[in-house]
Amino acid sequence: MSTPSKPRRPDALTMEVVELIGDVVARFYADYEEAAGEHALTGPQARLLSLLSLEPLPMRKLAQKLKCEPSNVTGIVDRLESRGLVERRPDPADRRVKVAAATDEGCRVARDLREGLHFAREPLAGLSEDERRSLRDLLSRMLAD
Amino acid sequence: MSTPSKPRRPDALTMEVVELIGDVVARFYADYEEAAGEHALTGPQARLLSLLSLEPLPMRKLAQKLKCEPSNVTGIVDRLESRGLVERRPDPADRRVKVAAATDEGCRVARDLREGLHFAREPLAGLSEDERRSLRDLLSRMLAD
DNA sequence: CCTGAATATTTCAGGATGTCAAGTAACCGG
DNA sequence: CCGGTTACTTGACATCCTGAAATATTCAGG
Repeated sequence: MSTPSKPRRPDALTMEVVELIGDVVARFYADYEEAAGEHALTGPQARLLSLLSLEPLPMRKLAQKLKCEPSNVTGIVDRLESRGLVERRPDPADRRVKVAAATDEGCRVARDLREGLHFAREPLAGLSEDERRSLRDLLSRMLAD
Repeated sequence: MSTPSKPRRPDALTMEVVELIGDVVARFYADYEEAAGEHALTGPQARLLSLLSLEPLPMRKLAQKLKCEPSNVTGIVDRLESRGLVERRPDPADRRVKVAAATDEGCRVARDLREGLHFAREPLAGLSEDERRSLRDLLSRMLAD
């Protein structure tokens, strides 16, 4: 069989692409940390705040989205709350639940943060519209499993 | 001034691609952490070990590649060394320098780790060779600036 | 209604990562 | 030999993260 379903040893081209994706990931992460740092935020704080800038979420949901333990979320929200970027609200439907929500200030910082993300936006400008469409389709198919 | 140098609002397509790249980054990172965890390694430990599996490096160079302070590298190498995956060697040319090198065991673990990286390899298998080549070229151009 | 299991959050202990400042050892140019 | 620089380590401290235990609340059954 010329095309095995599970190639143990991937071909050179695949390895090259994996390598490139690794580089993109490193660049993206570094850029994200830097953008966060400009607002005196850590990476995890910035990620949590970005989530909350879309919609308020209970602590449990936050932990699921961030793929970490709920006890960890407590601390991160604590620090953001002490800076007035996030607040805890009671859930009227379930008094066990605390809903974390970004304050106005938090939303503003989250927006600045998004706009401060230069990587992926700048180099993308060097691609034609057709190429960007093509890249979008390829990435979409990679993520759709 | 009210008009910053680049208030450019990127188009919808570009934002979509940025979003997708963010998803890819999240998936890649999660996969990497998981693969590292299977060898009882943390992410930073796995990254450092991977670097050393290519070639031995002095502590200073490691800090540069990992984009962190040298004092931080000390601790990570300490933990890897205490597990026999890495060793410190003196540099005959400069006695201030300590060269960190992966042991045989360390190289073996690094190889296992590379092969345990399922993401980016599996979904890539769903792309044709032409598509993978196209993806490679697009990513290359993104990184080349 | 009461009781016990399950759920949401927090707290605590402990390890890992990261920064920064200070200390030690070694190099190097005069 | 001396003074400045470089490489690494150490120590103090903040953050992130997990896992176990504590608290409060919900919910299902009897």
